[in-house]
Amino acid sequence: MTSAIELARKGGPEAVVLREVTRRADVAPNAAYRHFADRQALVQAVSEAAMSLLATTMEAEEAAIPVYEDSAATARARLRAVGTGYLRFAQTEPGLFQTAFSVPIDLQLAASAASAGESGLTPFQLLSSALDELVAANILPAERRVGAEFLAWSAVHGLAMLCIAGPLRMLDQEQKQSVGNLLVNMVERGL
Amino acid sequence: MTSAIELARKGGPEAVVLREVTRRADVAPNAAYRHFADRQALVQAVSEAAMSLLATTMEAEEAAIPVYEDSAATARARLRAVGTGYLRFAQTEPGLFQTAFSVPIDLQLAASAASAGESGLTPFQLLSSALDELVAANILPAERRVGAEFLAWSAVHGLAMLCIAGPLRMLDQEQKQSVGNLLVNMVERGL
DNA sequence: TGTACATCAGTGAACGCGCGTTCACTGATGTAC
DNA sequence: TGTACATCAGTGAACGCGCGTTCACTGATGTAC
Repeated sequence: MTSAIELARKGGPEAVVLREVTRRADVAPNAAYRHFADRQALVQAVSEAAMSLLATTMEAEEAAIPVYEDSAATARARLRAVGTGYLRFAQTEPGLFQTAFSVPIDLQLAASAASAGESGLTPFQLLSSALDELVAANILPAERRVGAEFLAWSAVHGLAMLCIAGPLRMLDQEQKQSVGNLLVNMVERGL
Repeated sequence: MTSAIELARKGGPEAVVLREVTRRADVAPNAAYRHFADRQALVQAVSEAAMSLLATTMEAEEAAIPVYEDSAATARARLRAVGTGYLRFAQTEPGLFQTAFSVPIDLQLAASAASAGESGLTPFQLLSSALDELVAANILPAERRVGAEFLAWSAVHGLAMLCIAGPLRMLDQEQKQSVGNLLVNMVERGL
């Protein structure tokens, strides 16, 4: 139901109201039950679609990095791209971003199918593989690899939150981007 | 209204329902309007109270650090305490934590009065002064000081979110604490 | 080629629900003269 | 010392609202024989 995604886009998870969705689709309210068990299932579907878009945005950011001779430089750029893409999506599609995370996420299971980007990887998997490359390039010591997803993810996710609903929401786009850069630097340095 | 805080404690911001609050207080629904302009104002008040409790938890964590001869060690411990206290509050009072951030926060203005801890400082101010000490102790280069609040805050806030509502919510308390430690390490190293 | 039947998206009407909020009013308490 | 008055927390009844969900039903489409 594309009209549900439209609603989530502006307004976040709370805005995806079953009756409103059917209204937009020019359909009786109960027609929704042909496609979704209940409202919860509808929101879940939107959440997965949003996750998939997030993954796509991250992939696009990765695709934009130039080719370095140095594999270390490439690995670094990859990690940065993952973080930057995440932040970009949160900023340009705050409603979808919030909807994506409004529903409990299982790391391995259900998250894989509908939540993947064009490469078939979910946002979490994109981050994971970027970190793996960092280890392969001898930048990240292997003993620091364990749990590193959650550290990097936390930093970037927190900034996204503070920029969307938090005290950083009044910063303009440029300022946000520059804080985003500082943050990615910090992660790169601190991991 | 202490029953509103009770509701927010378990259930978060959405659970602070005006009618339910008055029910708990054994009072007619409209009696609430003697004390708050509308529901929004009620939630705002709870949010500020929660902020204040967060500040208090952070202060308690700071108070628990031993006295080092080395001012550098003290400054480091302070920053760690600020982060750890933040995470501790988020973990032990997730409902209040979410309520605290469910309302737009003005960094300087309204945030100061009702949202402070026993020292009179808000959570943000506690973090700020910890960073100032880090600079004073020559650990943090002054040119990196600007914006550092938001970097540290992001990391810790993001982890709190992932642990409360995100994919890390099924970790047990011990695991969360250990990830928390890793995160604080990363921030300390990366700032 | 025609008939019987299953499938399935959508219909129309109705349900109970709990919410936030408004109205005019009451009754106790403190204060001024 | 007594009376008049303001203040203020709380009352009781009602409002409109929009929600998610259930019910029995319809009508078009495809498929089997």
